[in-house]
Amino acid sequence: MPGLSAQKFPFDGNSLLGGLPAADLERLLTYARTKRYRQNETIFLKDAPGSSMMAVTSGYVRITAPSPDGKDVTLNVIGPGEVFGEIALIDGKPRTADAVALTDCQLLVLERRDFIPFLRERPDICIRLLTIVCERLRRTSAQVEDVLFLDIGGRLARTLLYLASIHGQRASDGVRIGIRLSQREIASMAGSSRETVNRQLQAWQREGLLRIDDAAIVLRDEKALRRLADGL
Amino acid sequence: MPGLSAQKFPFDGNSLLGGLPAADLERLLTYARTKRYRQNETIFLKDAPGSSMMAVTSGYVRITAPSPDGKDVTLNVIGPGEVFGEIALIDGKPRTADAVALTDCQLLVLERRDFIPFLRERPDICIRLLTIVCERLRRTSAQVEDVLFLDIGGRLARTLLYLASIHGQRASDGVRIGIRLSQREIASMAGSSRETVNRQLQAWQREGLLRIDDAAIVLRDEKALRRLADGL
DNA sequence: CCCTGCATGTGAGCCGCATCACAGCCGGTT
DNA sequence: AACCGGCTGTGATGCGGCTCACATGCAGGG
Repeated sequence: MPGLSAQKFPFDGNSLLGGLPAADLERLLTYARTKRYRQNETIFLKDAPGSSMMAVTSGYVRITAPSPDGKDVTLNVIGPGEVFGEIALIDGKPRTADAVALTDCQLLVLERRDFIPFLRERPDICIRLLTIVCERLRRTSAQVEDVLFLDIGGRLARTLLYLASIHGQRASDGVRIGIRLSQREIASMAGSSRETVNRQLQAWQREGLLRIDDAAIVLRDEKALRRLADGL
Repeated sequence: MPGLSAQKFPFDGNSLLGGLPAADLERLLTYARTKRYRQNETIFLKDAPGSSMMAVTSGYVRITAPSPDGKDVTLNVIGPGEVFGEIALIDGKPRTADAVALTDCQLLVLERRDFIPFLRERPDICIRLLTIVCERLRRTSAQVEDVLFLDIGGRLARTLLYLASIHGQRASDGVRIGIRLSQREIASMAGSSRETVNRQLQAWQREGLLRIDDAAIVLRDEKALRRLADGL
């Protein structure tokens, strides 16, 4: 399979496929298809049957939950080196959320029928997959707590810190959030409304906690934000 | 190990340990300790280091998340045949929630150092554990959606239907919820306040959707509750 | 038996935040 | 140009549900 070599993918030691012996990785890639999506293109929808897992090789994917009345909440943003859709791959049931390309992106698609046999003979990979799913579970549990215990201020602070932790770039006066997100999208991540997010951001800007710089947010006082994220 | 035989435990085909060849189960039980807890006794606390997983052989366990200001939310109720604490067993990190005995109960405790080697040589068990963790993840994701999309009416309806689905007993005029829970505990499951839950239950009783019968709830109109649980 | 504690039932008030409703801006289209 | 759709920024309004406050009833303990 020309062009698919282990070195070309951004899979580091923490990811499912990273740190694998090159031979194994090559073998897995033999089964994988690559697929490209344009910004805002739908990758899959909740409740659809699905038996594949995706690994992001470039770009970003938004995982969202649709609400009965048309709005939706962003549960996660998946970047290069990470996988998503692993639940349906493992248990073969319908997808639990929508996946939409946040930017143009390229994915590696692994099918259940190829992957499960691979798992059967490679318990170490299986255990690694277990730890990845556990990590997800930790994050999702934390989200339940966030929504129940924090006001939107706290949730927004968490969202910003999370975004900074995965896409932070050092700036002159703080950490700049690397991906371009509209306030509507940020609100959808924090589980709030666009207007409320806007007001909160403005207030924090006035207080000097952050700076809104041409549609990118620069966190200037991470300490204070962290306090807010912990419920004061 | 006297007294520990496979037949004595209520592990059916869906649970981790159910459906195992008796020889495997016997071997696992060789490593396991059994432990008893009294009602309201703490089994473990969030953030504590923990490397064991528990399987419930009798009684019920409440999994709760503590809030910064002393309240807490009940994330799950674990009954006979089910396991909990598997996250820390798998990844070795601190516990993600508190576990408290809801009733007197008896647990089987499996240690990481015993279980991981077992997993390494038994990929089928490993895959089964994967599906269990996935099931948890599905439920937890659904909880995030519930909290974000549903009002307390909807959440309470869901809580009642969930309780009925795991502990329902047919009654003359509907399904009776089998475990005794105070309204405060129900509120903690629905992520609401005791007062609000009380008012909602009263209203539904007036409308004939359910009946409160000596501290047990009988669902009389599941269809209507299901509609409410789906956001009307 | 009274007292203390905990569960239930209900009213009143208050506040966070979603919603509605605009206004100004920018970038792309025709 | 004029136009449209998306984004941002802000005020006004309304309501769900949390909190407080208090009454009642039941169980256990001295």
